[in-house]
Amino acid sequence: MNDSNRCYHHGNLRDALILATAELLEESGSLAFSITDAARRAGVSNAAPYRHFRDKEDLLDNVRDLAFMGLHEQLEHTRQAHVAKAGSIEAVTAMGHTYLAYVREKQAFFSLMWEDHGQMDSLRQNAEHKRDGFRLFVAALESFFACQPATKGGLNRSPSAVTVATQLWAMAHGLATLEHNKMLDLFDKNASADAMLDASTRVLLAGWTMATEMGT
Amino acid sequence: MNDSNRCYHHGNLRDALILATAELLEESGSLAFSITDAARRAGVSNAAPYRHFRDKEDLLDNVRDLAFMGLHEQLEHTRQAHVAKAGSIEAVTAMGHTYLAYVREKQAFFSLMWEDHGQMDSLRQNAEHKRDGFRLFVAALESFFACQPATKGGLNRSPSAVTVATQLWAMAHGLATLEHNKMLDLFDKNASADAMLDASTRVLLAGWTMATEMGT
DNA sequence: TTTGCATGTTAATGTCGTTAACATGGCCAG
DNA sequence: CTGGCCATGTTAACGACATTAACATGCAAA
Repeated sequence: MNDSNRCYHHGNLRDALILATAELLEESGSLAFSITDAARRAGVSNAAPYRHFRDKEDLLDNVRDLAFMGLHEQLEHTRQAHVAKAGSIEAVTAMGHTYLAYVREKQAFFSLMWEDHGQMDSLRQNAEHKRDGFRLFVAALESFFACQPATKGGLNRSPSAVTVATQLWAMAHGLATLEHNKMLDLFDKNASADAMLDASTRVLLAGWTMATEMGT
Repeated sequence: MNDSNRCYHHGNLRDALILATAELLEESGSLAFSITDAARRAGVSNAAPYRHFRDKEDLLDNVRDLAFMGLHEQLEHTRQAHVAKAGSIEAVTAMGHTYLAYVREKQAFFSLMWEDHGQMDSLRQNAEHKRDGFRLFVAALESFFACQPATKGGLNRSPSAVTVATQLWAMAHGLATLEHNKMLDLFDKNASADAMLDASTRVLLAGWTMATEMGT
């Protein structure tokens, strides 16, 4: 009843539809897809999806969850790969590079994650998974700040890890967006999102720790 | 033939459709719109738009142009408002704040500008207008660097204005995106995109001029 | 075994993008 | 002035799709 799946009842149609949709999005490279196509790919009729999803947006919400979970997974890999040098600048920049790599590899996911969800109903649905990826950024920054030597100024006046994590996430996302829209090389043919992320991250971190030291 | 417009021939349907679409987008706050609606609002039949636009995407491309032109206009206002203190940090941060204000006021335009354009045909179409807004960012940074006192290190080793402008644009866009998706206050209820933009811009500019001085 | 409920199927409806065939009327050639 | 050309609009029709209703199937519990 759980593994064989060629009879009248599919067995695991819900997941199959989510997967099929994810594949369709990635293959077409855009958000254009039809429930009909997803159903066809899953081997069922066009009305079957409505037994598992309220409507198209509901299905897309679940694919979006998948996208955010995939991002979280990649970030978690990166985090674990840097436990040895947790707190180093490299451990921080690596998270940003992972973000860039992920949205480069999963372009349709990138569009889906930040697309205009018609209504904001889905926000609560996806919030948990969005938070998860973000949390790893924050953790990386907390480690970094914790490992900074408590220099002259008081470290308690440093900006919160959340603040800096938000800024780095924003920078990574912004660079990814510019690259995705082929706007990165409008004025500089050699512009590289990774190089800019690396440079700006170092400046931001250096700037913040310095501001802490100088009390500004 | 040019100003009266209530007979069989509309007189200026093309612009009317672009405007009608822009209104529909802003009113619904999302990208969901139908050519039928736009035509109805312009007072013509559903097939009339096809005399002026190849298809729906073509019409959207023109609205996108409008959106980017609007952004450019706002940035130009800001630039002119700061000619007196061109080169100051305020003149730079003001550009970022203008970006944030614009996408806050025109949420549907924001979605439209960065939406996943099905095919990339439109890229060349919109590239010019995208470049225009960007150019003002670059100009602000060029002024800033030009006004920095040529301190110890060689100013010629400073990052190009294009590079820093790109990073600031990315930061502004990233923060706008997080705010748009209500993710800014996931971990910090008092988080403010403007405050973060202001802080990070100062750090980035200070960091770059300092890096120049120290030769790193 | 029987029956209920989850899960699928087919058929039908309405919206919409798009095209084809036809209509109108401003403008230019005579 | 006048007749016809061509840009611009209109109506009608087609096909793709989202969505729903009515019906079918088969696993699982009684």
